Amino acid sequence: MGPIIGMTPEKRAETPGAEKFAGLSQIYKMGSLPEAVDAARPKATLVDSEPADDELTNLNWLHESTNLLTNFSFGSEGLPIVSPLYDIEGDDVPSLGPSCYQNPEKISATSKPPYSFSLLIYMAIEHSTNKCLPVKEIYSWILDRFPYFATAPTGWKNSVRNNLSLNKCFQKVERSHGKVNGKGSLWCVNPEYKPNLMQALQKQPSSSALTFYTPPASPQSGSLSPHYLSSVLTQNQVRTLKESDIDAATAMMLLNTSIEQGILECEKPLPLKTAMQKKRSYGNAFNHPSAMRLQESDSLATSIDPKEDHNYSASSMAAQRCASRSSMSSLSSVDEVYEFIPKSSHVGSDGSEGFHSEEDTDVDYEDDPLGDSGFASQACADTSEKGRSGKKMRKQSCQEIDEELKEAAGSLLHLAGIRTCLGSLISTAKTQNQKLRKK
DNA sequence: TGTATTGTAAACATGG
DNA sequence: CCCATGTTTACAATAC
Repeated sequence: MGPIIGMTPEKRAETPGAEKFAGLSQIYKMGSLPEAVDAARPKATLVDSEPADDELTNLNWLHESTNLLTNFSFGSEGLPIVSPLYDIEGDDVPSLGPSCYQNPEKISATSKPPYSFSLLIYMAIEHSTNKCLPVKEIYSWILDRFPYFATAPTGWKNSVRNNLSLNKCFQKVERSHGKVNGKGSLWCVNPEYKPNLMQALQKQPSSSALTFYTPPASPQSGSLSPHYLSSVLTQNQVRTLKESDIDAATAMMLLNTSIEQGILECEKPLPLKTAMQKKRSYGNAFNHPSAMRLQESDSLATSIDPKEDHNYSASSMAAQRCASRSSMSSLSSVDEVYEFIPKSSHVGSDGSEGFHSEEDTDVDYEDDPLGDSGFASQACADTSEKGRSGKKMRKQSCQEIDEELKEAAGSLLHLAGIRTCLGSLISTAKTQNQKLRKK
C-alpha cells in the first residue's frame, strides 16, 4: 500500500447529516463533551453495538460488556477472575493493584509481546476504570505488563501514538477544559470495534489474553432478547443514574450505539459522525463481511469522498454501525434512549434544536398534554401561557405543534432508525392529548 | 505476486 | 526551548 490519501484535518464529527440535527450531532460529538471522561467513574459501561457477524451475532460480547459492569467476573465460566477494573487513580474502586496482574505477560519480560500494538492499547484501555486512558497511561500500562518495552527502543511509543491516531478502534476524547489532568486527550476503545478487538485478542496465542478476555458463553446466543438487553441496559441505567458525575462520553457512545443499532433494525442508513476518518485503515482488519455486505447495499448518503470511502472508516463505519444489532427494539420510546444520557449531556439547553428529554417534561411541564415529549410540550405550554386568545387558538397551536412534533420527531427518529417506535409513541401521545383536551 | 496488515521511523504541528 | 502529544507520510516486513 502506498501512501495514504490525506484526510481532512477536521476529524471530528462533522458529518453533514449529523450537522443537520444539532441535537444528535452534539450527541455524537465526542470530542466536545464536557467532562467527557474525567468525570467518569465506574460507570455506565458501554453497551456496544453488535456486528452482525456470525461469530459475533451472539451476545457473547454483550455479555462481556455486562461483565465489564461487574469487574470482569468471569468466574462462573471457570475462567480466572481477573479484575481489570482496578482504579488507576486509586479512586473508589477497590484497587487490586498491579500485583494481581502478575499475569503471564510478565513472564516474557524480555521477549516481545505476541500482541499487536492495537491489542496492547486495547488491553490497556480496557484495564482502566474509565475505559479511557491518556497516552501516558497507556505507555505505563504497557511498560508495566510488558517490561520488554522498558528496554526496547523508544520507537514503540511512537508506534503506540501512531496506532492510536490511525487505528479506528480507538477514539480520542477531549479532556475537559477545567480539569488540570495533563495535556493530551484520553483514548477510548471504539465500541464498534470492541468485539473485533476481542476477537483478535482471542486469536492471539497467549492464553492469558484468552482467559482475560474470552467472553463467557452467551446465555442466549443467536438472537437478542429484548428482556435480556433491557436488563443490561437497565442495570446500566440504574447504575448510571446513581452516579452524580456521569461519564458523558460513555453515555454518548451508549446512545450512539443504541441509535445506531436501531438503524439496522429499520434498515435506514444514518449519516453519523465521521470522527474516525482515518487514513491508514487499521480498522479495516476488523471489518467483518457482514458489514461489508451492508455497506454494499447501504444507501447512506454521506458526503464522504468516494476516494476515501473504501479506505477510510466513514462508510465502513457507518455500515458497521448498521451492522450492529440491537437494543433499540427493546426500548419502548425515545425517552428510554435518552434516559441513558446523563443530564449534563442532554442537548437543547443551549437553544439548539431541542429534542428535549424526559427531564424537561417531568420538571417543567407536568401538565404537558404530550407528556412524553418535552419538545412539544414546552411550546404548548408557552402558547398556553400567552393563550388569552382562547382555547381555539391554543388548540390550533397545539395541533400545529403536534404536527411539527411529528415531523421533527419523525425526521429525527427516522434518521435514528427508530421510527418503529414513533408510531406507538405519537399515537399514545396523541391519545393522551385528546383525552386531556376533552377534559 | 499482489494485497492487506502491522511495525517502525521520521517530520511536523501544537500546546504546556 | 524542551517535551509530550498527535498527525501524517513513507517504507519495510510479514502473512495470506
